[in-house]
Amino acid sequence: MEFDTPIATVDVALFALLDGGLGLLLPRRDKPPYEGVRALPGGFVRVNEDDDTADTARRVARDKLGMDVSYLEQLYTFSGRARDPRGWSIAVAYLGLVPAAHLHGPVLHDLVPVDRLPPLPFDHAAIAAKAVRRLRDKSTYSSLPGFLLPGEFTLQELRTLYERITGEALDPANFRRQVVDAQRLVEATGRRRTGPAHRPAELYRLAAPGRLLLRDGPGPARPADDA
Amino acid sequence: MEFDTPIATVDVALFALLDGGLGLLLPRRDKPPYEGVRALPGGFVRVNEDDDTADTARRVARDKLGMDVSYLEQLYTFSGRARDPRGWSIAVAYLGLVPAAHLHGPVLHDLVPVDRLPPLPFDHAAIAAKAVRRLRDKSTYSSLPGFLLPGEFTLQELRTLYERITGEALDPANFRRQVVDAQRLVEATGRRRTGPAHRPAELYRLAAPGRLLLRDGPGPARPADDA
DNA sequence: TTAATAGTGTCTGTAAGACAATATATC
DNA sequence: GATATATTGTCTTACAGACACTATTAA
Repeated sequence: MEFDTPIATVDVALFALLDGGLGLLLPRRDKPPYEGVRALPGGFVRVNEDDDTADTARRVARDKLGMDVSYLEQLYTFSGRARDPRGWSIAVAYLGLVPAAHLHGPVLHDLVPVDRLPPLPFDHAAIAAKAVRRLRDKSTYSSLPGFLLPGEFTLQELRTLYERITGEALDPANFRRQVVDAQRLVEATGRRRTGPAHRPAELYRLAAPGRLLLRDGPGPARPADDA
Repeated sequence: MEFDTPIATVDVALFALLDGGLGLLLPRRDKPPYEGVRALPGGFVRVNEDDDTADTARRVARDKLGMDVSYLEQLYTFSGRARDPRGWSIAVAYLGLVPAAHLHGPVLHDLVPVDRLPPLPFDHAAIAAKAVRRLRDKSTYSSLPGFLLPGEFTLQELRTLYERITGEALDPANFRRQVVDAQRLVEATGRRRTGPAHRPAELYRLAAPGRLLLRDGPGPARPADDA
């Protein structure tokens, strides 16, 4: 019976900002199959070590990043006979976000712009596509992109980020009202970013982690999508 | 290594209408653990038989219902050391809908009103709660509830159903415009339901299966949430 | 003082919801 | 014709988006 159980793995789509655009972490695999090929970080579930698959995802991400992700949510579960050459497999996929400012050295070379993804092994192209779409969709009605920025940021930085992710321009005035006044997604820190030759901008941080809504999404306002 | 692989199961939350309200299928388990206790239908993934976990879900649903579900989507994946007494387990949960009119005899006795659920084994209470919430949420902006009705229905039947599921009253005039004119979720069959002592209602059917949006939900209009 | 961006005020179009009015079947 | 629901018309209001205007800093 043990013999007939599917392989259980976890794959993580980790995003960070790369030159202002969205980057996906695709390190080269250090083991077969597909050794040396760029792929989503992943690994087997370790039943003696992990409490659940979210735990596996955090472990995998920490191993690759050298730090904890600032946001993690379950994306979708991919399964089937053909997706992994090792046999019938179940891959629970997660979506994670990290502020690029917190990353160091070699990891940065594994960040690939999401609109220039190389061919990927397994069904990682489908997983990556679903992750990008989820992130884009949620960006239109939540403060999710905030997790890609460091702790403090100006509204311009946040707005530009939304624009880069969703691909549509936003009016600075209306953006401010939505994010600060109407939805209270971010709150002023009281400090300001000074330097350039013009009026300095107030610095903001993400408000209570539970607040994610920007526009009205589906159903009542809830924290993340997680169980 | 085989020894250390988690158990892989699929659980299905199957909904059908019960006295106009929402009913969840909870048959009694015919095997240990929890033999004789009401629980979500579920089963092991059969690697020789199922192409993927959606296939497993369809097989499990068909076994219990004696028919195919009219709608199925992946809900969430539950995992961990403690949720199943048999050991570390991964349960891919699915949400399914069936028109009650298509159900026969004994199955109907396993339908339980969702607001009167008994205590459930494993973490099935959490799965059921998430399924109900997903269905309620999607009902506010999609034609999902249509899959709970038979092939043809009046707008009143559909509207009443939305009201029962979401718990809020809807204006018949505005509902019609949304569903028929604006979103084209349903289309007239040309036939009418006659009988009661008043103007007969036109009969409608769900429009192209891909159309699911009612109000603007998150992101662009897409078919179901599935991969 | 100027340049450049931060931030505020105000208008307009769209669409959801409230509600009145009309249509059409059976009895 | 009476009745009850189907269906259409019209108005109001909330709100997102467009855009003009004012504020404030460094050079």
